[in-house]
Amino acid sequence: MSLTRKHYPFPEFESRWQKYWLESNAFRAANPGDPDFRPEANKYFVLDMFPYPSGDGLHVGHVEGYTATDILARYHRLRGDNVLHPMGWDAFGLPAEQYAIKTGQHPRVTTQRNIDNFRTQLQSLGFSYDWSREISTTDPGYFRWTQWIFLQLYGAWFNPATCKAEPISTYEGNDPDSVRLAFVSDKLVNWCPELGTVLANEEVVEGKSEVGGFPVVRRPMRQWMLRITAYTERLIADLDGLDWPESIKLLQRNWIGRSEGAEVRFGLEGFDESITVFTTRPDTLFGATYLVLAPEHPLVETITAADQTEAVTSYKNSCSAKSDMERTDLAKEKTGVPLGVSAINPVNGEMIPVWIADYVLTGYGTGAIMAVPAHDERDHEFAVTFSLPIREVIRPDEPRNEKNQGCFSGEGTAINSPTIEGLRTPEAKHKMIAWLNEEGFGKGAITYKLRDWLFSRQRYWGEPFPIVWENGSHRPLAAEELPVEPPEMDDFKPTGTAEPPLSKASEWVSYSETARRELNTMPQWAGSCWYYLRFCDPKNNNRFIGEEVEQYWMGSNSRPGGVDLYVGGTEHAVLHLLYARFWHKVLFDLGHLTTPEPFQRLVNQGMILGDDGQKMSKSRGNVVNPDEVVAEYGADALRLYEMFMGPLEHGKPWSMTGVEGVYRFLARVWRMAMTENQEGNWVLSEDLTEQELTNAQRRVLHATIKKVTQDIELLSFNTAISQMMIFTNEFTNAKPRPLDALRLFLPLLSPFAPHLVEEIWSKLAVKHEGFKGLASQSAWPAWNEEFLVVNELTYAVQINGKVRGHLTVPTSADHESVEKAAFADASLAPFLEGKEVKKVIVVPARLVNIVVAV
RNA sequence: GGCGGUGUAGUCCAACGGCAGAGACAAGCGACUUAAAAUCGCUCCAGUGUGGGUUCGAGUCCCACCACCGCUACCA
Repeated sequence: MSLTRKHYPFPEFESRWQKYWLESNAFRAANPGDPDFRPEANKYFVLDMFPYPSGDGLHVGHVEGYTATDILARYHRLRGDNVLHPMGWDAFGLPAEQYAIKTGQHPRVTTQRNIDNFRTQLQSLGFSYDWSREISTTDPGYFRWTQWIFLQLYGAWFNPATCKAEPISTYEGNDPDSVRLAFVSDKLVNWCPELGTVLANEEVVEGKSEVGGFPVVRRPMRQWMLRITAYTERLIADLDGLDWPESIKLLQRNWIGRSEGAEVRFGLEGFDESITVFTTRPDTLFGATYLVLAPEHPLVETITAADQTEAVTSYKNSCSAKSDMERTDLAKEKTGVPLGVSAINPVNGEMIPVWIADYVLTGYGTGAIMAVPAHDERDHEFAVTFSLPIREVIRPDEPRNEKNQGCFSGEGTAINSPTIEGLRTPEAKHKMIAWLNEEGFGKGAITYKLRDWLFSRQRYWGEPFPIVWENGSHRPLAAEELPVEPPEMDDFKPTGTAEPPLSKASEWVSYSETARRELNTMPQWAGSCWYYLRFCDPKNNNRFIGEEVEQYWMGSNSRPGGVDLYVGGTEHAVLHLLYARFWHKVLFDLGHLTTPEPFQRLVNQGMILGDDGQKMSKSRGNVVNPDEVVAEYGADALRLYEMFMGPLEHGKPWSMTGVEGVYRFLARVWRMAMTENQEGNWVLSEDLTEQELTNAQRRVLHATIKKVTQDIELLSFNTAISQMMIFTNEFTNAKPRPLDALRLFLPLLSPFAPHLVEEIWSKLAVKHEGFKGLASQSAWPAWNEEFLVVNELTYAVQINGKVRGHLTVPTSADHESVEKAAFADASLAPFLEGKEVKKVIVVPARLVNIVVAV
């Protein structure tokens, strides 16, 4: 639609108010110790997932989440709370560096430009951030503390006795480097040749890099790791106390992937060594007909029979040459090679063959399994491929049918298993584990899918490690030496080898005559692991966060989480949220924080789709640019539309005509207060007067206050807006219009459409009482239940669940009189004639249901 | 394949287990206007993806299936 004339003059006032709010520090949050700090006020910390400032600029998806939190922030301010609502930039990372390499510009330059663009865009939407707290992860004053936190991890270990992190000084063993929470490992890592860097498991999607989609291969490299696996139990257990969507909790639990089972030791014929396998089904031990090792299993070298060496070596080579992607592609067909050696099943002394196969993963469990082809689908497939024996040891509860034919992996009753014959699966497991313990062949065990966090990258645009190497060993820099800034470099391209680009800055590399700096940098996740803490105290040069400030903003009477509300997309459900929880717990254990969890309440906004119902993408050409919507309809209309589209958590398609709808609503609100004079100027409406509201008006007004208040708390913005539309429909045509209605209504609308309300508020203030100061600093109104009461209620009268009539009774009528009135209703007589009444149900204020015999 | 979410008028979406409709979009009619736009008013439209079950009563709870979306993928 092209607008010859705007329905209300938003271009004239939106940017004016944005400027005014900014210059008057209208949304500044006071810290304890500040002169204007109000100790009696409740704190409310409402946080957005800060954006990666990409060159594409702000997306309508950002606007959705940011509007939701802005509504909450503004609402809580009107309720008198001390609201912390900050914004910053997650600005280190691969895309900036790749763009820099492509264009030949330094990433600092492009990053700064993108940040400036994002800030302008956010400010043009009227978000009430406290901009004095703006932070960027690339700022040395910020990453100094990211490095400091790394030193905390480096200087700590997880004490299994206390089940928490402690300073490494409390460790009494002789190899502290083997227990640090930040440690060096030479294990297999995900190496992406195209990006020239290693990646965390979480950054590898279907065998390809999450960024760019390039193939990833596994190779051994010396890397920094963080011991997140020490926290698996607490990361699972502490989810219980959080107000997070169950689906996100489940995602995290599944990602951590706790499995209870047993480790079982199989002896090897002709060797002193034995093979330990992990199984979740020790009750199927009698059904194990072969063992499988991961191709990379260290025992393979030792135990392979001479006549199999060639086949085994060639199989191993073919596996390591395959990228993860190829391994996944070939998943349909099982491959493997026998080692020519037999293992001894401890339960019955049976000799079973040992194989290697790439369907067994080296990083999970013990890297070895006992195969029970009758009761595991993968083992079954493998056994069929290689004609290995299949022996049933579980009888399903239901007879065999199409569904559980071939391979039954459920629970049932143990058969063909002398020591546990006839036992149900849970008891059978239990008894088998007890037996393994007694005989020394194994024990109960728990494993997790979660691996330690690969924490180093071969990139330029990231935080350098505060570590130097001397005589082949690492040592930390002193806290006073931070920040370690990356060197100025013109050529920061990947070297094409495993050598990081920082190796090219030879001066920077040499720390002293004998010491070299660590050349890797931290992954992008590092900066976002703790930014919510820095927002509390962004300029503190002595600590990553001041103690008193931390206790105030992150403290929470008896709840585990500090941040009151955290809103962002589901894409961070496992990675960012798990990493941040981990760091938080370490800092908590070390006494730096007061709560064990960072985020008390989490809400994931749904994805906004294009108007074709598809995901927005440049190639589909269905991307909506927020700047264009703001230009045409204004910031308030964009904000309101995104909140009106549907429930915050749901995905929903964009509709430009829908924007027009809310835009027209805002114009109606404008015209409640303003009218156009003959010269075509907007002036205050003469219809506004000081007068009592009618009962009906008062009822609508208070119903609106109630509904909007409750819906904001529930984040049900779409229904809150619909109630405000009802209010507007009621009052637009009222002549004269009572000013009291606007006094109470405008604050309700102000979190949603702050510019419009601020403008009307200031216009009204010129002539009328009760519109002092800024609308965004006024007070949230309260509703009065008394005004909601009506004199009469209409009941639906049902006979056997079918509506047969209606009944109007005084509100004060009790059950009995309602029931009586229903039977007195002549129009129901035909339905009741000669029938026996069996039951009468009266639902207060709703209906009467008369149940009669048929 | 596994897990999670969602299916309600032409469309987006509302409905503590209680009369399927709050709001909006689109469509149509009317008022205003020389006319149009804008504005205002009115009207139209579904029995809730399918099949069972629980209940006095089911869009809502339970079971099975179907469709779409998201996440995940040999984790023993």
